[in-house]
Amino acid sequence: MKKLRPYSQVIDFLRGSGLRPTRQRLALAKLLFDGDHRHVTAEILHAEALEAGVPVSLATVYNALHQFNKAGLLREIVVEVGRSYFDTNNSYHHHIFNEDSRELTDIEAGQINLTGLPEIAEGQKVSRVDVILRVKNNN
Amino acid sequence: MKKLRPYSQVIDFLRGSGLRPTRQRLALAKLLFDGDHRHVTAEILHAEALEAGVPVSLATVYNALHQFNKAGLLREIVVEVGRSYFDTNNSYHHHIFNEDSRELTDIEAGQINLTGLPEIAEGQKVSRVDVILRVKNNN
DNA sequence: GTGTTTGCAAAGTGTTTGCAATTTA
DNA sequence: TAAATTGCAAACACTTTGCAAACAC
Repeated sequence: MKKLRPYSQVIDFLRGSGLRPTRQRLALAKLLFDGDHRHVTAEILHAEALEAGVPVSLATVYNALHQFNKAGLLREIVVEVGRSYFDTNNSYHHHIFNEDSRELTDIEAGQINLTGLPEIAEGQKVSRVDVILRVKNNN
Repeated sequence: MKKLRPYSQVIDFLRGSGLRPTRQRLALAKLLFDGDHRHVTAEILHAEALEAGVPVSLATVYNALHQFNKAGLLREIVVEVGRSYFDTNNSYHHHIFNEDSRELTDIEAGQINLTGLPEIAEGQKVSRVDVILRVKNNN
């Protein structure tokens, strides 16, 4: 999902998810996926897009993020009320959340050993397992 | 935390947490802690209080829930944007969250084996570890 | 051309706040 | 009586929606 440099690749990347490569989606995809994994909020991404000279409305950023999420290109993470984080690392992994700085950090899945999860009820399927290590600063 | 029947016990219970036993807090504490563990939202608790004939404002319900949370009488759980759950089970345990019904269910801590959590950075302390098993209904 | 996507502004949701009136100790 | 608590209404932060205009194919 990294190194999407040439625009043609970003276009194919979006097309592969059934999304029309519009100017806005192209710019947002580049910001999100062209480089290291990131944890962004809609507001942050919106600000970055404007800064990069791509006029996008906040509503469109939300639309795009949800479309990317639905397409499996990223993951929505909820750790506090009233704020969604979008994680461009869509492989299985977990998080540290600093409740003071409100910062999210990845924990590699392989590092954690998690067993003994209960059987889920008939007619249900596991959508995801999240481990969130919540930390605070010592005063 | 259960079977608080006599009001005198609820009063002591609140006093023990440094909270004045006001009519509203007494009623809310009874609804929350007198019986089985519960997962409630502020709105649900508010509705229940009104139904029980105790006129409380929603703002006061929020105040009380946060005070109870701060006092360690319950735990706030965030699993989706824009909605807080308050869990009257304040012992260490985890959750199943049904993304369709938006229902929370407890997983006993002893049932899960979780090791390999990373060291946290200098100057930080663990506030909590949450495991959330997200499930969906099959269609 | 047809269907999709955008952007704006407005509405929505759950939560928090300010402050005067009330209640508790 | 002094300090804490309540309730209202207004403010808040973030997100979603409706719909006409713009765009992709």
